[in-house]
Amino acid sequence: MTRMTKQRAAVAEALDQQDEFRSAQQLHEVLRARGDSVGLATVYRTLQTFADAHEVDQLRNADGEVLYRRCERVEHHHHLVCRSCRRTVEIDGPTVEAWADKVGASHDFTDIDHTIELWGTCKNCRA
Amino acid sequence: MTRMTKQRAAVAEALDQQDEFRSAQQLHEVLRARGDSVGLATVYRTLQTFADAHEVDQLRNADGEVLYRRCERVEHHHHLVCRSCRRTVEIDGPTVEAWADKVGASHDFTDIDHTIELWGTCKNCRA
DNA sequence: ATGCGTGCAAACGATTTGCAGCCGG
DNA sequence: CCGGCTGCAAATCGTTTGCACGCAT
Repeated sequence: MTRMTKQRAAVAEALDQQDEFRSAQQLHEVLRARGDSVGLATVYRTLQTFADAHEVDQLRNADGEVLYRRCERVEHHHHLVCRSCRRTVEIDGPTVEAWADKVGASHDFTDIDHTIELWGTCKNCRA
Repeated sequence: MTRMTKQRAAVAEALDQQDEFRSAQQLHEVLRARGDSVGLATVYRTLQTFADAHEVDQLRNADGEVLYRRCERVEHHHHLVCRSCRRTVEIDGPTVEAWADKVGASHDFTDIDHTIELWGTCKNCRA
């Protein structure tokens, strides 16, 4: 029931070309620059669709903007992102996962979900 | 240089009466209900001021809204929040802290900061 | 006195949505 | 053919900001 349209293919491709997390607006700009003019609303809708299908990871930066990125690993993981250039390292944290679940259970909370992201300044962006 | 005004006192008091994380708009409503009519903009400005002074904790819910809460512990900690009623448990995670720093360092990232919040459904909110 | 703090309304900026037309299956 | 997909513009909505006035120090 999910149709493959020219726009979706373009968004997927633009996404693949990015190494860092990008906002919907940035991707829209990338598409425009490439000549694939896709409506901004469509970019938003498409990214949301991809996210729902777990095809892209999403997170919010300090300003509250939602950023998207197609990650290498499909399994659950976290990110270490450079505050400045957004260079990203995929991190897995089985230890943290276990900790989160244990904490949740010990307080009688169920359906535990966690938001764990690390922000820092990468080597290149250091003065 | 920080002046104590009627409005700030009111916001601080309203904040103290809350057990759960609240948005600026919710606090504004609480103030109005109490009779302390404070401008919404002032509520926003005041909360930001408090947050900058580390007098209140802030986090974003899944919708991206910023929520505020005056926590018990002053030291760095995290939260386990009920998705439904926002009941909150303060959590400290020295283990997680160490993990975060180690991960950051191992990838040559400095000034590591982390976003670690747990969301779940508390006992009362379970069907 | 002085200038930080406040209220109000306008401005913002990211994201969403209504609707008419398009096109993929 | 037909309903999902798209574009565009208008609408949302949380939050910020400009400005003139008031009050805490």
